[in-house]
Amino acid sequence: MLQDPTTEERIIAAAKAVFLEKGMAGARMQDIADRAGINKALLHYYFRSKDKLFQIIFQESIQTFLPKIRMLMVESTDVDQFIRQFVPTYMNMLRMQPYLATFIINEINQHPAALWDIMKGNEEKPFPFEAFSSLVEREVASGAIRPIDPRQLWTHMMGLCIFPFLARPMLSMLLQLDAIQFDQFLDERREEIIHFITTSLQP
Amino acid sequence: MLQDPTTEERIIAAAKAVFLEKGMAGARMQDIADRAGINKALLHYYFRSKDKLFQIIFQESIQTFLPKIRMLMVESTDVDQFIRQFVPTYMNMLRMQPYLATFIINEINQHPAALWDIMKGNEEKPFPFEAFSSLVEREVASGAIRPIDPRQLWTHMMGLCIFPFLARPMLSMLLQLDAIQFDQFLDERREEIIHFITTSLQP
DNA sequence: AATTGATTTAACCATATGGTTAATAATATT
DNA sequence: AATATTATTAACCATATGGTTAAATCAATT
Repeated sequence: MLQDPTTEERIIAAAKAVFLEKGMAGARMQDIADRAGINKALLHYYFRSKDKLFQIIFQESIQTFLPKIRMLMVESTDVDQFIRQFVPTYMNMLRMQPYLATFIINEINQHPAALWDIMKGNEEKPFPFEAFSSLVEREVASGAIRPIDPRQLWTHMMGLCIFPFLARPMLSMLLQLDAIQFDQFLDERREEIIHFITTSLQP
Repeated sequence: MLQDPTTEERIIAAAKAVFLEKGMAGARMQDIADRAGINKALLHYYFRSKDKLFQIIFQESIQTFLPKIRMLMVESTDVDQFIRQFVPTYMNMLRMQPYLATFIINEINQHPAALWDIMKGNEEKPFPFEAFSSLVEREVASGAIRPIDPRQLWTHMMGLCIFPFLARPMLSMLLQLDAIQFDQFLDERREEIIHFITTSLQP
């Protein structure tokens, strides 16, 4: 079905794996080369430097989720619907790329400018928070939900969804969950979060 | 008032600053030495290796917050009280050491065994989750709060409190908050989280 | 003052790591 | 088939980095 991946594709895949797992500081070009089954020189032949390669992976990683959030923000017509779409979409994505959240957050912490570059690179606003914000404010005004700062609500949602992925090893130790149990914990968590948020928003 | 710090103390302080900010992989022994105002050789004279020094900082960091959680878990008599104590205690601590959460979570992700070592090193259970667990279950049974999995509730609390510190640069960019505004956001967040959780727990 | 032991430093060392070069193999072009 | 272009490699190079050594300085002890 799928073509054999080109060398460039193999490098990107390898780089993604290594960078996401180890971060910029911990990643080694030799590791990436090994994983791609090539020579280190060839790695530099395709991507001039570690930094260049990193930029690409970082950008791609952010593009994995920002567009989805953007779409939900722009297209949602009410808060309840937004939550019911956001939570499972987001958690399923993180489920498939468990290192994604940790990677992005860490690298933004180390080089805050990197995110800014991406944001301004795009033509349309990649993160139209105002859409979400006015949605919430409208429903607060109409009495559909209790008064709440949209920024706080947004942070609630992000935190509830992302945290278990960021802190997975810690949580699975503290709660004494093996891999299977933890996956089940995450499964149950989707509904629990939706219930948790919507309940708390009742006026 | 305070004695001049000893060389050893200066090293520990410097190491804490550098490790917390850059992580094990990103930290440089030379940086630590510079920050402590000493020679790199002296650094190794006091603490044999980077690894040894790291262990100490890591352990100390965990001891910053685990005992507090432990105390709250053991001493709390009802869920509402626990929440009202936990949230501000925890957030104030993170406020004073903004890199703490990121550091601990990252290093546990990179070397999960490290936490385990600390846990078994202690005599009494450093994290008596059962105390919290049975507290919640009791109140669920008595109808004081709605049915909820204690592990989920615990993860809610952690996530809501910690996430803004983990993702601070990202959030302050997305929400367009400068340093002062972000601090105020955190201030408001304490009450908001307590309200958010207690509301959602109403039966 | 002389001696001893702890503290501190300058100068090194070995290895890891990002990156380069020059030659070779493979592929496309004429 | 000959030639040019692209892809790939082995062998290097320069620097960064964790760590060591031997000498010097300082502080206590006799």
